[in-house]
Amino acid sequence: MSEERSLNFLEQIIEEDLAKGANGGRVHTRFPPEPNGYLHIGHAKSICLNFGLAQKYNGQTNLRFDDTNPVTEDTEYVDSIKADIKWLGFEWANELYASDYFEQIYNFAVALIKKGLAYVDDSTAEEIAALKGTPTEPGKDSPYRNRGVEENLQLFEKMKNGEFKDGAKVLRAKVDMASPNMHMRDPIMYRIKHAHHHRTGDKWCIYPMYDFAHGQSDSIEHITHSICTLEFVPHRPLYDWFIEKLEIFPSHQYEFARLNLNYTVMSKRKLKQLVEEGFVRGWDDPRMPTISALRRRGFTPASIRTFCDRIGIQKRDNLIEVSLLEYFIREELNRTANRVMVVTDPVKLVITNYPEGQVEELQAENNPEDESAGTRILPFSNTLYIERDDFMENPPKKFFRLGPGNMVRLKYAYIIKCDSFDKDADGNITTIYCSYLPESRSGGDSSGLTVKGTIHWVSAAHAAKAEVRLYDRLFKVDDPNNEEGDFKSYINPDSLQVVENALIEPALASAKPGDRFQFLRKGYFCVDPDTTPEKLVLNRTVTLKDTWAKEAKKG
RNA sequence: UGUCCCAUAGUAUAAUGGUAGUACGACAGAUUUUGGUUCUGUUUGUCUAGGUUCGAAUCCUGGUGGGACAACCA
Repeated sequence: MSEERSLNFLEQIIEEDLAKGANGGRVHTRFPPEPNGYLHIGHAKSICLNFGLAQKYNGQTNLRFDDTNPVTEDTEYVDSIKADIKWLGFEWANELYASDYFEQIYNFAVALIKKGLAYVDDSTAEEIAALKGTPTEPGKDSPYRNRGVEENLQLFEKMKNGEFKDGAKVLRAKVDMASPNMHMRDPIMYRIKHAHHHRTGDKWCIYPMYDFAHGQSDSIEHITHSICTLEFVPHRPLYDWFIEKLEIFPSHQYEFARLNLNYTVMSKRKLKQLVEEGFVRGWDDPRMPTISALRRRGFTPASIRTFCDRIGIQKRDNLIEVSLLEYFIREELNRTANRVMVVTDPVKLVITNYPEGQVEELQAENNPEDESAGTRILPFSNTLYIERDDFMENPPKKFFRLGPGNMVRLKYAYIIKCDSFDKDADGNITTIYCSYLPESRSGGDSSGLTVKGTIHWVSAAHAAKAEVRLYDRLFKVDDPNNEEGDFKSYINPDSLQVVENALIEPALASAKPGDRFQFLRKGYFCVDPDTTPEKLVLNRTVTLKDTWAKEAKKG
């Protein structure tokens, strides 16, 4: 904890401000989501940043919904966003909405009209676009640009009163149609939308644009450090222009690079397509990068916070490897998750010299990393199931598991030796016959033998069943955003593999949704909310590191 | 043929004019009743050309490369 960490560029700015005595030593940030979709891990980076900065400097963070577009927004999203932020472990100082300020923002608009800095434009969207110019050519003034103040005031009032149809008129700032910055070419401040708003209902039929609401909302809340992502850099001059002309509290905007993770997509638009076109089962499908999906998959708030902390804050574009996220969840779950034995692809194993019908109750430690986790009872008998790939008929030299004549230890139990096996007509192994060494029992081994491999197992008569959902990366390629053509053509068709009837040891059968386990030698798993009293469902959060899989791949 | 932002190992991130370091990954080894964990070691980097300076990843200039900006979206 006392680890020496250098400051990121935002912390440096804040510390300079604090040293100067700016804002009376106050630090106030905000997290400003639009309630039109679910939060994803990119938002988590922003949440950890905004709330983390305030915590570090004894400040506060507002949660402010940027709800200026009634046609795309909904309270469903408001609720999920709040739940996700709380789950991540943060508390906001105030729950606010840009729509709380509609009256005040309207008055700001009137003030600008009176100063001759805003005008009502009757042009169509197409006409405005045509005069806008391009990044390399200046725009041209609208024919309505020089309307008188009185006329503008009256027209704007009529817009507000619902006297015009959607799209008939807009209110624009009078800045500079020749500016090299497109955002300064008389940006639209207000548009007409006869639409029901999730909070203000039908009170308004004109709504401010993001550019005329966001900065002013920050200013109204006296936000000291308004932190957003890089794509808003060119908006900053406009943000500052409005604050200057309105003579209101000067919030300052600072921009950082958004998070990109490999093997996934992060834009709300693309995630929405995956949901709506059925490529995943919903916003919280554990293959999605949304917060709700990561939660369902079994990631912990701490692992996500640590990840966000360690990826750093910078202004350069980045594509972070998921293996880093996986490292942090493994690191936590290795310390905290109880071990259990589960066989997902079973093959029968009979111990021929173990008495038929005899059952031994073995002691198994729950977590070798945490003695306080205690032990549990594990039933052992002469008929077991082991993992199909723990046996090879013709094993290569480095294979430490079971094969004809080979010995392995059954975890927590005995050393066994493979004597023979049966195959069906297709050549699949159906039963493996072994003999055990009675003196090799775990905890009291006097056999003097050491074996290279230890495998997991379940007792056939005692095993229960569960559905196990194995997840892999959603995309086949590193960076689906930078591939030719439709990003959806790079979806990994094997990203979900459902094992309907995995065999689980009895102790796992009573697990409850949200419980996390390590399946010995397999990975970390979390009980899914689809679980019913009749059916246990588990999601694989992440595999264990598997050096054998790597070795096997080498051939 | 505009404006703005950015450039350090495979990835990410430090070094704030003075020894280029850390994490993840990869590779090799030790330990191990999880081919897990843990431990040890190895590998790989300042985009480029000039300039300033005793000294440049850092400051300046030019180039190169990447990104953003032309929704009545945010």
